[in-house]
Amino acid sequence: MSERGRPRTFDRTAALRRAMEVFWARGYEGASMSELTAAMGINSPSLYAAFGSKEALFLEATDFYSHTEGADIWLALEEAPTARQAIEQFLSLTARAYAQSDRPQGCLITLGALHQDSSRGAICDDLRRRRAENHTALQKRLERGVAEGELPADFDASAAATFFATVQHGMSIQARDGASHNALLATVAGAMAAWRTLAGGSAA
Amino acid sequence: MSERGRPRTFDRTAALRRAMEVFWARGYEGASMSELTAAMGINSPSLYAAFGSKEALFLEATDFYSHTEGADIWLALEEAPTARQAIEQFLSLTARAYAQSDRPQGCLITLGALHQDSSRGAICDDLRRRRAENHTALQKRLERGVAEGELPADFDASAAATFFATVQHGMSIQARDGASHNALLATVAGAMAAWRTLAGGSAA
DNA sequence: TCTTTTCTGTGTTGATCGATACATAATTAA
DNA sequence: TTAATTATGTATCGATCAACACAGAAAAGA
Repeated sequence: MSERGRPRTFDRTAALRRAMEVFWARGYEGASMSELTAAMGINSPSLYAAFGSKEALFLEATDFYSHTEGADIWLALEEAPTARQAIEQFLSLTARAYAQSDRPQGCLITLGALHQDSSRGAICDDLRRRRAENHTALQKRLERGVAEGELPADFDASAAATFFATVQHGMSIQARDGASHNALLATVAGAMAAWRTLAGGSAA
Repeated sequence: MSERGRPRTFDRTAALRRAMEVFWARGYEGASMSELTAAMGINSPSLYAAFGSKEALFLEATDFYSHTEGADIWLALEEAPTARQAIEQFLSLTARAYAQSDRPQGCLITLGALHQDSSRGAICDDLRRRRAENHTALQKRLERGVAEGELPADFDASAAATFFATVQHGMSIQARDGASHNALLATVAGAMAAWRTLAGGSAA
């Protein structure tokens, strides 16, 4: 218990959540420190004392995002009984999450920092790493489907994971354009329409 | 011929192309005026005299992009003999264009300005309008397939257009993550795997 | 109580943002 | 030649950026 000194007067986790929402709506470079401090309800020295820098705050915010907003989607992927249901749940939950009107549309990991820059290299690299982890999770789940006999032995789990991950990325932009939940489900239906062909045998 | 006054010493179209490349790589807000003027080989007063403002320059650059980089993809969509070939060409040409190593990866229209802001409303709206036009072009081509008997009468051209447009959007992010041409073609194959199911009858 | 430690609010830092003022150069029209 | 017009280069504008100096306030340990 290192409770020496004057105690913090704000809730660090609540402030982090506010920061996450600002980054989510504006992106890394679009979120100014003044907007962040205003949303977090603190002054900038408090922010720097608690989080270090804008970059460190963003990295912590994306981690928080992964453990809160993104958790159920990836949990469903693991827990669904079949690979097909896993992908369908994964995409359906994505559609629901991306269209919620009480928060920014689309995904922070996908949209947070797309444009590389000498001063933003670490940010881009971190998000890219998280997206790569997502691809790996999809691939592993599909490979489990092969191992369990649900999918044929020559099923290309990596290519299929790439496809479904790309669909999810596209849904972020679709959601940013104001797509409704139903419109996103149309994309999910399209992606799942590929399942029969992909799972049927060797890829065309 | 209004050739009064001192003539311009730089090629306006060449400078516009350079500006397009900077916006393409950095996004609207990530492209600074100093980077733009450096790439265009002119000083900032010349830029403002020739293009008006950063915002006007961006709008002109995206229009230039549509008429150059994006032209062949949408031309192929119209000219392919069947709707299926049209979509396949559309996606395959997208895969080729997005992975070219001698220019920024992905699409300027898709990635140029995703985060709304009070000061960037016109930019976002313009790109959103262009993306909506793309969706319309896909839908029209699919509806032609219905009219020509290639696709069933109950084919949902709007939903299918949404799906294929979303896949293309996702490919922009995939390309930004460094995906190879072959990796993008895996996504194309996935999307085309949905064709048989979508074209087969009523959507599931 | 007194020292140490940590947090908070005010005010400000140098750098960079997008955008111009101004004087000069280069061209056409008269 | 002269006046009118437009482009160029230098040097900056006020605003905003991320980040911090500093003094006072609030807690713990002695």
